[in-house]
Amino acid sequence: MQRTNFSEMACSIARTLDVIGEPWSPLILRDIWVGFSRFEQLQADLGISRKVLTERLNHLVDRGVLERRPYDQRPRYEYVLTDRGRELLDVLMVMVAWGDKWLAGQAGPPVLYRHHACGEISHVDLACAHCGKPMHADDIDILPGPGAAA
Amino acid sequence: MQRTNFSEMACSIARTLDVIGEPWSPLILRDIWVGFSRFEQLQADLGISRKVLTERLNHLVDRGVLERRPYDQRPRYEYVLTDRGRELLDVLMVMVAWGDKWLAGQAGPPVLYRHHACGEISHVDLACAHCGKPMHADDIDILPGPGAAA
DNA sequence: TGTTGGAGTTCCTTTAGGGAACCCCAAACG
DNA sequence: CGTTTGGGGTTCCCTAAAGGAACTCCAACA
Repeated sequence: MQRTNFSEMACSIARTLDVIGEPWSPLILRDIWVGFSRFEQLQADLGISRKVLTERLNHLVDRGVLERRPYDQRPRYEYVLTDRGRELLDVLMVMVAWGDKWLAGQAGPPVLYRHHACGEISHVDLACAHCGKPMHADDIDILPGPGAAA
Repeated sequence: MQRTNFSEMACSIARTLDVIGEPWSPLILRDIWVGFSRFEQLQADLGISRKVLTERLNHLVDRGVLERRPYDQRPRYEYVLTDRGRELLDVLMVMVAWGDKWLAGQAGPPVLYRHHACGEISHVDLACAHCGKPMHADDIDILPGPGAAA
């Protein structure tokens, strides 16, 4: 194997990278999120090579993030997010928050999020799933878990 | 250019991928986060090619995510996270939450987070930076922002 | 019977990752 | 004062993966 296989590492970051770490994969998920669900649409919107798009879609389906399903009697297929896939969008939303803050420059963010609950233009922040208070890298201790390597 | 340049796209996901989207980059940040700061340490811990490690470190320094600084009179350097870099760890923490949930299997998560504020073993969740309520992909409308493409 | 459009394959070129060997430099050692 | 050691990289070769254009297949439709 030429490119290192991350899936065997005892690290959830590495394992997640095995799913969405290849070039284009997060952008494919973004496109499907916003409504581009068919091969031709994705190819045209992203400008990705058809060969690579095929590989990425197959990989995402294999990993259970996308489902390929027919939408016509003719051999036509669309790609839809599974539950796993929809939860992966969390990763993208945090990338958006970071990119908006540090890379958007003068022009400002390319897209805005309006939060249904409060109606405001906003962005995501990280909170503790247990107590709800802010939870960032400096707010935690890292401990070995049950699945730690030997 | 052979691999497509994501940095020019009007998309904060694509721009963030230009910074940390190459193979190994998130794992390098993880390692620096947990205390591996020197070239030899990173190379040994990750098992990454020295050539690629050099390229990645230079790229991350160029993008302002890491700072390379001497730690000795001898030509010895360590890599430390900048503010930008520390905020990128948010992305990694969300990847951990997803990987722990969907990929850890029987063995359970390789590492655990203990939240300082509440003292509990927990993980991150996404909240609205404005109102504090949960904020996931289905809880928002996406609107064009000032930096949208023409 | 021919054309169209979606959904891929195939094939070729170029680049980037893997890996081993090599290099430079400033202590520290004998 | 010549040699070893260790950190921090370069260089080089080989293979795999990205880009891109052309080609294929198939079921409607004209």
